[in-house]
Amino acid sequence: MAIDESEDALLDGLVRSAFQIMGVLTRIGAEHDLSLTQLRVLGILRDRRPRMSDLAAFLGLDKSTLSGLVARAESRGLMTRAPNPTDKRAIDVLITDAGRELTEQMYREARAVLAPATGRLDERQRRQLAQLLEPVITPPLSPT
Amino acid sequence: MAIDESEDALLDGLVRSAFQIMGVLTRIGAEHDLSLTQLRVLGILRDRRPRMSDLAAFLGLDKSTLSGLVARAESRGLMTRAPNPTDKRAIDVLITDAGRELTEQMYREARAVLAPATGRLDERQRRQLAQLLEPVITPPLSPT
DNA sequence: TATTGTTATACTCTATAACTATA
DNA sequence: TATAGTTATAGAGTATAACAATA
Repeated sequence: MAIDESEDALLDGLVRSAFQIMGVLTRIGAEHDLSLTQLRVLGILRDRRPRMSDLAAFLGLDKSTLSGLVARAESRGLMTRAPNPTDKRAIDVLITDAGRELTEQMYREARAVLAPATGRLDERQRRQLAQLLEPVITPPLSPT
Repeated sequence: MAIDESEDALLDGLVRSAFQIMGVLTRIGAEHDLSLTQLRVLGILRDRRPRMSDLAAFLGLDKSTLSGLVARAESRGLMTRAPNPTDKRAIDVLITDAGRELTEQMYREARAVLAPATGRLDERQRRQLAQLLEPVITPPLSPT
C-alpha cells in the first residue's frame, strides 16, 4: 500500500494549527481564571442544555470531573444546574447571562489575537478554509 | 465597521477542529502514559535540539515546569539533556531513539484514528486544506 | 439491575519563590 | 546585574472507587 502524502501533510497542518489555537485559548482563559476545559464547556453551553453525563461523554471526561468543574463555574455565577424535566436522576447544565457575556468577550479576544494569522488569507480563502474544515469536524452534541 | 462573517466562521471551524485534534492526541498520549504536553515536546524534538528556556518560551510554560517534564521523560528514556556547547548555563534537550520510535508510532495511531475524518475529503481537497492552513500557522522554533 | 450524579482520595501538571551557576 | 536551570511548595484538573437516588 502506497503512502498517502496528502494525509500526512494534512495531519501535520491540523496538529500544528490545533496547538496554536489551544495556546491562544489557554492564555485567554487563564486571563479570566478559566481552564481550557471550562472555556470549552461555556462555548458548548451557548446553544445547548445538556445533562451532566452527556456533556462528560462528549468531552471525554469522567462524570466526577464534570461535577467539580460545573460546581466551580456555578460558584462564580457562570453556569447553573437544573433538574432534567423528564429524568429525575439527571441534571441539566445551563449557561447564565454572565457566563454568556464572558464567553462572547473571550471569543472576541481570540478573534483579535488570531486576526494577524487569519488575515494572511483573503476573504475567499477564509471561506474556503472554513468549508474544507467542516467535513473533518466531528458533529457536536445535538441541541437540547 | 462591518462584521466580517468569514473570520467568524473560520475561527469557529479552527476552534472546533482544534478541540477534536487535541482530544485524539490526549487519548493516544494517555494510552502511552504521556501528557499532551509531553507528546507535543516529543514532536518538536524530532527535528530540533532547543535549550530548556527556548522550549519553555515556545510552549508558553514556566521553565520550572519544563524541568519536571523533561526529567520524567528522561527517566523513561525518551529524552536526554546535554550541555549547550556555547553557553555553560544552558541545557539542550534531545530526543532519544526510543523517544523517536514512540513518537512515530503515536503519529501513525493519530493518522489512523483521524482517517475517517480526513477521508471525507478527496486527495485534492486534502492538499488544498493543508495549503490553506499553512499561512495561518505560527512558525515553530527555528532549528537548533 | 443499570444509570445518574456526588463525594473522598490520590496523582499529575502547572506556576511561584528561592537558590546556584554562569554571562 | 541579568539569565539559565533546579528544587520545594501549593493549587487546579483529572480519574477511581464507593455511595444514594432514580429508571
